[in-house]
Amino acid sequence: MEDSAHPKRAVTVADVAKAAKVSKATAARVLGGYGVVSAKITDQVIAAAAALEYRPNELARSMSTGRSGIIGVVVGDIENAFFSLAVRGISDAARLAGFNVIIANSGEEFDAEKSAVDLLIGKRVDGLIVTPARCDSIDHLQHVRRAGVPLVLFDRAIPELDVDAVTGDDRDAAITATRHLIEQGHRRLAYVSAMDAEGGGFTDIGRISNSAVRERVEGFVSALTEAGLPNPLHYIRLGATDQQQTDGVIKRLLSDSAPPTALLASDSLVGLRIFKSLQSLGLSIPKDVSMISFLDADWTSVTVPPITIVDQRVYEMGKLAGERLIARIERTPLAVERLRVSTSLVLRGSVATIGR
Amino acid sequence: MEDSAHPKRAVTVADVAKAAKVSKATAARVLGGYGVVSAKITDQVIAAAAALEYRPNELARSMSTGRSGIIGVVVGDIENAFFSLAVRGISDAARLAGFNVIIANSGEEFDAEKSAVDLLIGKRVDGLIVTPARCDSIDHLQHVRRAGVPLVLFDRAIPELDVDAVTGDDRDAAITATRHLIEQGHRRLAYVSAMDAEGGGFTDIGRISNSAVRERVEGFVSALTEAGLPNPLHYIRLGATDQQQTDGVIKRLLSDSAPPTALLASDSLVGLRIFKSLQSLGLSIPKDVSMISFLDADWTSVTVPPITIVDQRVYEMGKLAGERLIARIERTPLAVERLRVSTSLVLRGSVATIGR
DNA sequence: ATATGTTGTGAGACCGGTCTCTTTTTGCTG
DNA sequence: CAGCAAAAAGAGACCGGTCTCACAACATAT
Repeated sequence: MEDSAHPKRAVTVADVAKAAKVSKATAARVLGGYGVVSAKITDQVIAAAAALEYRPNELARSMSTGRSGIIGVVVGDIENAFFSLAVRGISDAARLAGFNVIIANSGEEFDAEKSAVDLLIGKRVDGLIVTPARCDSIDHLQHVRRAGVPLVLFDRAIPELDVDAVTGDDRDAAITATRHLIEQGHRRLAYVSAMDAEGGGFTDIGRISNSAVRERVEGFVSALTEAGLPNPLHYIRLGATDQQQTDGVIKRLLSDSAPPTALLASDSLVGLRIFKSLQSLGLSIPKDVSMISFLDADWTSVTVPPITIVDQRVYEMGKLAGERLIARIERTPLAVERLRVSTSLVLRGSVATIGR
Repeated sequence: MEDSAHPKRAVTVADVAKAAKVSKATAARVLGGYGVVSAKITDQVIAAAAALEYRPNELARSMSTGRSGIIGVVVGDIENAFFSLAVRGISDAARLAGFNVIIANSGEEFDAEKSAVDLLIGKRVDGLIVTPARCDSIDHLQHVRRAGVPLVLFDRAIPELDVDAVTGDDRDAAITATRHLIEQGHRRLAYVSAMDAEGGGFTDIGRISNSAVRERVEGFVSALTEAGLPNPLHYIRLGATDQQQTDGVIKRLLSDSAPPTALLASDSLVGLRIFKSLQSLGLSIPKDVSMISFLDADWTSVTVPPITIVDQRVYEMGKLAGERLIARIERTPLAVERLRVSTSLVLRGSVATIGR
């Protein structure tokens, strides 16, 4: 009862010092684990601290040491399996090195990302991992660098920024997936992404502000071109942001005079939406339409048929990003790099062989 | 280049004050947005701050105000869709109230949970949301309360603790699901959970240390009892912690002399594993075995047949927990409560009607 | 004109740690 | 037992904000 009445000012080193009958400095040395203190006094202080239930104020500690022991992570959407797995990888790497993680959600919105970054800098995080929502606006990230806070980009690279980035091998992954479809006899291939369509239609690959998506599209196009297929841009669609939008995109795609026979989904959320769209249209996979999705998400292995996917090894990506950031924080001398985590195509049952 | 050479000590209020030719106190008033300052001086200070790219040190701010503006969340496993959705709800509630969220993973391990709680308290979070891994060890949580930090339990309640808890209506949910199975003619029903089996076998409901699971089991048993079915504990299985364990559990369950005809999965991860087990055993749902899972996870709606589930409305649970915690932080006078978020049974295709 | 109040600004204590510098104690050697 | 170095303990500045209090300047009341 008297808990709430008595807000009970937290126990400080000074309190412990008094109880142990030593100076504040000595108590601090014991409690902070630095300097030299005799065994006898150490015991006294520890006993006093235990009796008083002393808990160090990390805030104060961070303030004088200048290190907070936490790394900030700004992701697009924790609810997305891609990011939650990545966060797990980052957390594991962080914990191993004695760091903690503070997570902020940008919802893939630039302004939210910006204020999240500002806030984390304000909290004096020791380092920052960011999934930039747009690769064309880099002021806030440049600011991070000027503030002297180590930064690692995740999933998307920004070459102009001269900073480490951990990504998948998106271009190659898309090429591999696309080639596979072509080898199976497909000639009309569509690529579907959730990127916001600027002005409604697809205009120019170079203008896709998300580098991961851009590189996948480039890979897709290059594989089509290499196979001598005409009009590689014709079936590229953006804007599959929710189920309704996706339904529309898919319906329009398939009512083309020459509809695509295979779909490549830019991520597992889009993949799931496409799957549901096809289901609601009464189409069968792979008989009516083939598909490949990115990410080995839960749902992809329990559908009928199970979905052929590009395995992105997101956990490793996250772990690598975490490790890289920590190396930076610890001032390990390293060249700025783009680290690519290789992917692999996992063949399951969603691609039909046709035309043979 | 000179970025890294010049670690560039951060700009402080004192720097801004000097540049604006005012006292530190005045600059602080402008920058901190408190007290009264004339318009003219305000402009001067703001201009100086902008020129110097001043960023407040939130650490220092927190130290003097005693409020950090962050709430700590300790979850079992962010990778689990249940928790990532909950975190989203919590984050949204927090952001709305101007708080930020710091997340720690316990991996459902008690020691990890304990140290995470300690750490967050050390970071002087303004409040804490915890998913207690065990409802029988409460020392560390009692410590939170003694430290005067508001606490809200999530998903699991601990009556002895006299603290707010936001949970599902687990007992009712289990009853509803079980009754549904009974109504469809099932007489031998199994309940499968991922809880660690203490000593291998299932002994006593009261000893299940996770209150959510315990209440679900209680509901399950009570529905069976109410229907006059014999031996309600006979098909309760714990320990479905990974795919291999689950395969074993399911295989043993179905090779019983009188095997169950329906399975109730304690959460969506177990549900998925059960689904895969059944698949690998070549059994068809619902013809050979019926099943119901908790949580409207992605995978449950795209299987054949889609899975009948208990919809837990986790986002709402998270949001509610966040709001409740914030109310506590802001000292809103409220009675300690257990808030139950109601669930509903979503009928899909994984339950067969038999014996009629 | 003097008393009273209001408003804006400055000086400096404070939060709870760390850490440098000084002083005291201890132990060893000649 | 003096002499000295090394080890242990203490005193107090500092980190970068907030915030209380003192004071100055000016407006209003008497």
